[in-house]
Order: sequence, then C-alpha cells, then structure tokens
Amino acid sequence: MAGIKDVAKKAGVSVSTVSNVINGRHAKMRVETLERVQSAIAALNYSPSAVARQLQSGRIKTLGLVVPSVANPFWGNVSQLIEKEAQKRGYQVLICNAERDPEMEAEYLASLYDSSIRGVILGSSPVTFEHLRDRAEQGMHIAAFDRKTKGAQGAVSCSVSIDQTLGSRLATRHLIGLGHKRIGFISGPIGTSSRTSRLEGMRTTIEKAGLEFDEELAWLAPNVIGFGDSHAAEIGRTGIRELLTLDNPPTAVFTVNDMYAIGACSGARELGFRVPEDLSVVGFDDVFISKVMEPPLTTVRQPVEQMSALVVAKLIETLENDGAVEDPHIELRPELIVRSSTAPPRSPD
Amino acid sequence: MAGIKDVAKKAGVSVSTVSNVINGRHAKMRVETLERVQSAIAALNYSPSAVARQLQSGRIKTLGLVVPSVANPFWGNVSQLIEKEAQKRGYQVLICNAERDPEMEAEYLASLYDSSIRGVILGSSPVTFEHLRDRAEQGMHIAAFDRKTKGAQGAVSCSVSIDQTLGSRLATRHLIGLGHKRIGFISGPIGTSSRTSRLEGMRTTIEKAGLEFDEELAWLAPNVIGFGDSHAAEIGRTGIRELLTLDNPPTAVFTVNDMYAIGACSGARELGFRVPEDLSVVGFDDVFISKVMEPPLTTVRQPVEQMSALVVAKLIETLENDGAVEDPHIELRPELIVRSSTAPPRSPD
DNA sequence: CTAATTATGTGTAACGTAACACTAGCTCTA
DNA sequence: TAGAGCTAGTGTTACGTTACACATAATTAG
Repeated sequence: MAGIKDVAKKAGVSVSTVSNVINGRHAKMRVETLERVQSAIAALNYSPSAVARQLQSGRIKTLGLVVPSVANPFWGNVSQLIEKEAQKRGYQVLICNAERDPEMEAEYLASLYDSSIRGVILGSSPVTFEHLRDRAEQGMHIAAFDRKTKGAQGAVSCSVSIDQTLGSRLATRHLIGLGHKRIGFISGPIGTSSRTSRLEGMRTTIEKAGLEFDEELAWLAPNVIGFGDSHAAEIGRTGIRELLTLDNPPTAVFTVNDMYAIGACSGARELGFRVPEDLSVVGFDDVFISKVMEPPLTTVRQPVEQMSALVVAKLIETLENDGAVEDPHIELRPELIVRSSTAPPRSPD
Repeated sequence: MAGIKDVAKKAGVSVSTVSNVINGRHAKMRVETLERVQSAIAALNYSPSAVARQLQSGRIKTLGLVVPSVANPFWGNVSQLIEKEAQKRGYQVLICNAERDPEMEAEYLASLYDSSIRGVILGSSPVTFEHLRDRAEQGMHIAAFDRKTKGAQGAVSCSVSIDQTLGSRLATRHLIGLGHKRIGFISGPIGTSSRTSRLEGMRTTIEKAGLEFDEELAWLAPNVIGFGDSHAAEIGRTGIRELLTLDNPPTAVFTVNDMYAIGACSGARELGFRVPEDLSVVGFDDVFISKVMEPPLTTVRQPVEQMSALVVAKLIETLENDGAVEDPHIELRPELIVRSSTAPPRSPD
C-alpha cells in the first residue's frame, strides 16, 4: 500500500532520492540521508510496484512459454528447465498450456502481448505459424523449441531443435538391425512439424533398407478435443490396440514420444503381448520415467537441458539486441538410448 | 506501440470515448462514432496495455501458484487443472517451481507481491508458514493445497486437502489385510505437513493392528539440494535399495507418492525382487502413469480435479470478498485404488 | 419562449515509478 | 572576488489507462 511518495515524506526527502536509493544510485549521497531513507523503507514495509516500473520503463523481464501441457512430463520437465535458466538471467517465465490448439495459442499470445511481454518460447511446433504471424509483426519475438524453422520465415526469430529425421532414423535402424520387418508408428494427430519429420525419417529409412513401408502401420490419433497431451498414455494404448489387432500386426513399434510408448506397452500387455518378446517398443524424448519403467524403455534422447539453455539464451539475446542475433537457428543431435524394450522379433519370417 | 491517444487522434474523438468503446460502454453512443473508433482501433492494430490498466485499477486478475516442481507429474497435472479452473473465472495463473525450498518460496511470494498479485495457491505444504507470514500480513491471501491448516493460523486464508491420515490408514490396512507384518515407508526429507501426517497414519494403524512399527523401516531421504521433486523416482530407488538390504527387510512398502513408488519398483527389480511376488508396493496420489505402468500400481487416489476446482473457487472468493468466506477449510476423502502391485507376502513368518 | 432534460461526448486527475534536467549551497582557484 | 566546479540532492514530465466531473448542443415540457 505504501508508495514511494510515502517513503519520501517519511524520510523528509524527495521521491527522486528514494528512487535513487531503491536503484542503488547512492554513490554521491550522504550516509545520513541514505540511512534515513532506508529506515523509512523498512518502517513502511515498502517495496516498489513492479507494475508501475513496467509502465514507466516499457520493458518487462518476463518470457512467455507456450507448451502443450505441463501435465505431460516431457513438457513439465522442459518448463522447469527453462524457468530455471531464465531465472539465472533475471527473467521470469509465464507458462501457458495451449493443448496444441492454434486458437488457444493465438489467445495466449494476445494476452502475453497485452501484458507487454515481447519474448515467447513456443513448444508445440505447429506446422504453420500463420496464427502467430500478426503478433510477430507487432514486434513479438518467437523462439521455436523442438521445431525447425522451415515454413516459419518471418514469424520466428530463433529456434532450437534436434535433427528429427536423424532421431527416427536411429530408432528405425535399430529395429531393422534387430531383424524387424513390420514396424508400426504411433503418433498423435499429425499436425506438428516434429511429428511429421519423425514419420518421414522412419519411412525413408525403411525404404532405404529395401523394406516396404506399410501405410496401414502408421497410426495417427484422431484429433479429439481434450484428448491431448494430458492423456498421452491413453493415446498410445489405443493406438497399439488397433495395430496389434490388424490381420498382419507389426512386430515393433516406434512412437512419437515416451508417453505414447508407455501407453503402448500397457496396451500390448492387455492383449497378451509381452514387451519386448512379442513386441519391441521404441519411444522418443527419454523422459525420466523411461529409465525406471518395466521394461526400461529404448528411446531417442533429446538433450533437453542443453536445448533449454540455448533457447532462453538465444531468445534473450534477440530481445536485447532487438532481433539481431548471430546463428539464430540451432540444431542438435539426438541420441539412441538402448534399454530393454527392444529385442529381435519372435518369429522371423 | 499504438496507445489509446493515437486511436483517439485517428478517430477524431477523445481518449475517454475510446476507453468507453474498449470497455463496452457504448450504450449512449452514436453508431457512427462507435464505428469510427472501431475502425481506428483495427487500423492501428491497437490493444490496450494490461500493465497500464493494472496500475490504474490496482487489481490484477492473476493468481500465483507455488508448487515444488512441474517436472513432477503430480504437480504438472495439478498445475494444469488449476490453470484451467482459474481461466474459467477469468484469472491467469503464474506458476512458480520452488523446489520445497522455504527461501525460494519466500522469494517467489515477494516477487508476486511486487507484481500486485494478492492471491497465491501454495502446493508444497511446508510444516511452518513462518517464512510467508510477512506477506500474509501485507495482505496476500494464501490458499493451502494438500495441507491442513493446523499451525498456519493467520497466514492461510483457505485450504483444500485430503484426510492424509485416512489415506495412509487405507494403504496400511490393505497391506496388513494381505498378511504383511513388516511394512516399509519411503519419503523425501520429511518436512512437509502432508508427509508427516502420512507417516503418522501408518504408524498408528500398524500399532492398532497389534503389530510393531519398526522405525528402521521408515526411510527418509536426506535433504540434498537439487534432489527434490524433479528426481523423485531416484529417491524411491535409493530408498528401497537401503530397505531391502537390511538384515530383516520389509515385505511391503508404502511410499509417500507415486513417483517414489515407481522408483521403488525399479530399484527392487534391480536387486532381484519381483513386484508384487517378493515385495508389495503402495503409492500415493494416483498419478496417471500408475495405471499404465507394469505392474499397475496400487495407490491412494487424491481427487485432484475436485481439489483444484475448490481451491481456486475458495481463493477467488476470498480475494473478491476481501477475506470473508464461509467454510474456508475443506477436507476431502482419499480413496484406495487396488491394482496389481500388492499381493500377500511370499513366506509368512 | 424559457428552462429543464437528454444525448453525446470531453478534460483532467489520478495510479507508482524512473529519467532528465535542474538548483542551492559550498569550495576552490587565479 | 568572480566564476568554475563539485556535492547532494530536487521538480517535473511521461508511461497508458480509467474514473469522474464537466460541457455542449439538441430536444422537450409547460
């Protein structure tokens, strides 16, 4: 309740002086005055209003973070890493769960914009950035996480991602190397850039190996509202059930993230399939649960710590140099982590 | 960049008129004027500054949410539910990962306070609220989630929790009913209200059953920095390893949350113990993974949807009536979900 | 025809802070 | 002793909005 004026009155100085004290500009100030101001601050339990400061200065040290949902452990983890990283640099983070819904994303961006936030990390890798282009033109800087910039020219200021195609190539090669010939693919409603790339990588790897890619084995979740990242495991379960009840079911499956993989393992077991004896499963992300689940999951690891550190660094650099950053688009390499959810197929044809 | 003045100039009206348009007060306005203003707004791509509004009005429709870490799926899920619930009521949510560190909690509260936020949901159930009392006295309203109010008088405005003791009673009784006599307990560094209650509930239930509670079987994680909620499964793994290598190991274990339980299952398997044949495991929370893991986890469910809806309702009510709410402290009942991680002990003594 | 009333806005002071240009009083120097 | 230079501050404006009291013109009532 107490404002800078109250402090000034109490200390018998001008508001400017109080402002100087607050902001550490007491170099040429008599200690006596300094102390009087300080004790007035303490007495009134005064702390400056962040809102007023923002209005005055124009800039806020807050970043927006738009993710599908923090209920998904992958994004929960990433959110935490990003928040920590931003904090190191004196920035706050405002987390938005947009459920991969372009409309919600646009609304969140609008709301962030109105709050004077000009830097946003976007974690949902939508195929198109059209719904965000307006904001970009209004001066928001958007950093894409987990997504290449192709098709987002102009809208995206910087990006950090992994080589998605390499990731699925690693997974697919591993399965082919084990002797699998019919490999399934499970994804949410395709419609994100990273997922499309992962499917593409798998397809070409299979074909390059001289095998046939059966489109029937690529299962894409229907795009049902409220059936998104918060219920990822459910999607995996549904997907594997459909694949395994096919006339000619796959002997292995590659899922677009670990949550789907966990659900797939569960769904397979319900149908009497053992993992990995009857079905090999490869996930993506290397969420911490993958290591402790049964069986421990073979998966493609994304270097999320590094990625998080890089996006916030790049975004802040963009913000503080108003758009001018060298090397704004970074692509890292994923890594295959082989654990126990994959094995040679039971009966090689 | 464009402010209300620019719009006013462009439309040839006063700022007041523009303000009236923005806020829907165009009842007694000529349509012609209204349209002129609207097209000026559209032309300049104007949207009002939330910051300026806040400064002027004093109130912000934003709630703080302090959780241990959204990287923990339980809190990730709760955060999402709370955000959604708040949104329904026109409020935003600012999520803070405080790692159960009282110092970080106090800092976050300070930062929220400076941003004019006066309503905070606290999800870490600290034993004491001393570090937050100052803020409460400055006029912040704190809602405790997952924590009873005992010992927090004055600091906490409202609370929603479950009957923690009942929860652990249900879990313990279930294990005793299966024939277990040596039941272990795994927790993070005790030091949260909910954890203390859960241990107490277990202890008294065991004693009431005429069994002896062996203090050696209550394993509490050391309080290591950076070894908190983000690495919960690791803690469970470490804990069970110590318990199972005891001279007289337990035949069952009750963990303070599902993440620990998952880690415990993993750690047990590493030592050659099968779940549930050689070791029964009961978790707490009923995180979504519990259902799909192998074996599906027996656990105590917290009605998180209901709890989330209730905290935000109570907190907003508190805020809008400035402290006066009827029935501010709500306690719900947890529920035991029996799945496949529990079974009778292998060799009854 | 005058006064009251209605319709349609307008002008200005807040909100709490920071930046910037300013000043009163003193000390030094040539 | 005039003026330059320093010390230790001060006064005012601006940031973008809303609230509230006020103004002007047209319409209506008696």
